[in-house]
Amino acid sequence: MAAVRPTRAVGELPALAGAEPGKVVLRMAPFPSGALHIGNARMIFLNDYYRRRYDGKLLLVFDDTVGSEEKRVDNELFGVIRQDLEHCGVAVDAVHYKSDRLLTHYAWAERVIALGATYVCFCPSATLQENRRKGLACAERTQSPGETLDLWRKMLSGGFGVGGAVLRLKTDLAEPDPAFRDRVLFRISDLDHPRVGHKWRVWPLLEFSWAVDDIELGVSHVLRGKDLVMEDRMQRFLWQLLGIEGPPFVHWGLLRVREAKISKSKSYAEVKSGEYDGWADPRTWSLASLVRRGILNDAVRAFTMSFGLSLADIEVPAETLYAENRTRIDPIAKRRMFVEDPVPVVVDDFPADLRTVTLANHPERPELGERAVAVDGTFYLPRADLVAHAGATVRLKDLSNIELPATIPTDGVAPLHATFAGRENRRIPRLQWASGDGAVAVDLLDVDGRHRHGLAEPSTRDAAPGEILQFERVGFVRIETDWSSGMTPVRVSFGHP
RNA sequence: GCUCCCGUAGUCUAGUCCGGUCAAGGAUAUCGGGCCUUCGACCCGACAACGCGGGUUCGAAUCCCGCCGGGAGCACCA
Repeated sequence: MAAVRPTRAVGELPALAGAEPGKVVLRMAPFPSGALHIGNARMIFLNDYYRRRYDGKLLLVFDDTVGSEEKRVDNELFGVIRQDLEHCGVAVDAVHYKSDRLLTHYAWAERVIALGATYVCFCPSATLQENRRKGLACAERTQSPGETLDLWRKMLSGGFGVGGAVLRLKTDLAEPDPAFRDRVLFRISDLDHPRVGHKWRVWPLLEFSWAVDDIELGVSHVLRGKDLVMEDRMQRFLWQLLGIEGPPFVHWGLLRVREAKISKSKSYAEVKSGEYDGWADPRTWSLASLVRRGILNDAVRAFTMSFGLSLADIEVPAETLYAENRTRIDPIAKRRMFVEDPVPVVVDDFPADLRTVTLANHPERPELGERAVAVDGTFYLPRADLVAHAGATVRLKDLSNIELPATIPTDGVAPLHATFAGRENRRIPRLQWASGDGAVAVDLLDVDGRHRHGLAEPSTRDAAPGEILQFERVGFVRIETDWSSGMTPVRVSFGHP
């Protein structure tokens, strides 16, 4: 019997600075413009890891400020993301929405305004950027706090149009990183927000909103990807201004899965247009799509955690994830024979006593049972195998040997004829087969979105929706959850070899 | 260009903070062998790395300096 191999022990990650059990508060901050994907898994599992380790709390804070024309909030995604998290086995202690917290942000804005640390700038964005690059001050930089406050209130009350005014923070204009010079804190947008509509016109930018919310929500440690390191600096700058000691930041590098060309905007467009089969389409590489493919959450977690908190940007082949999954599902997946691009082959003198064979569901685990397969002398065989072994003697796996005809047509479904060649188990190529008697149609959704069609043995219909099977010599597949047992074709999603 | 980050085998990663126990461990891939009526699993074995150059030291993957290489950010996005 195949022992279920213990999963590789994940080494302890570094401790969180100053973390005390029971007092750790973490937060995840997805922007609701797409389903969570394999690249987000690191954020999820790392946060969850430390939450568990320190018996802390984990908040889900939707970072749903209004975004931009290119980066829109989509109402549907709030639910999708929460479901994704559920699938990951990650429960959150509370859910917050940035879009509900604007009044708090405004209140903090007045605090920094009162400090004289800001000004309302009227430069068009191009001018602003040019001045920033040159290290030049805009005329409004000399505003008094009182003037700024008046202008700020005018912004809030609709006194300026979109792009007409922004609230900027005074940093050092000689700051070596131009990106850091006099950052914009608030801007005006009248994009329709799917949750709050036009309730707000003045929206905070990410770093200001987090400088506020990380404090207001009592976050003890900020765990985020290293693409946001500059935002750390901004948050610290603001905290220092206000005399606040904020939480420490922890980062990790970018993780890419080689085979997964993830583009949230492309996925979004394809899902919305119906080109993709929803957010669980395998081409999105969403967490839901991995579930659909029979890739266990536990495998994704182990895969993700194996990279630790490394700051290097890495690209890992999907095979590594598959290997992680394989050790988990190989012991539980029942074996079935699947024939792609089937060609009927009549074995003329097939012996009468081989009319039924009983096969084990799993080669090493008898407790998974067995199934009987009826055989009538006509077989469906994979065309690719027939072509590869034309004229040779091959073995129908678990059954008998046959001699194939010398030539195999490259298309068409006219039955071919083969001859029986004994039943002794010889070391010759083994082919999957489906008996003409009761073969069931299978629709296999591949990772690239293509549907592959073939025939499988009858028992495939007995599978439960969501069950993981191994199509021998093809790979692991998962029965689609919206498929009902017994229906044909049997609809499956390809997992990996 | 500017700012920041990173450089351990094909790909990831442990070790680097507090130099010796690291002639560098693990995973995955690859190759060979075994076993099994799967090209899957399992077992055994092999291959394979501290970016380069200086310095400090009895001793450096670990500390210092320089270089080279890679990545990310540089939005009135998140």
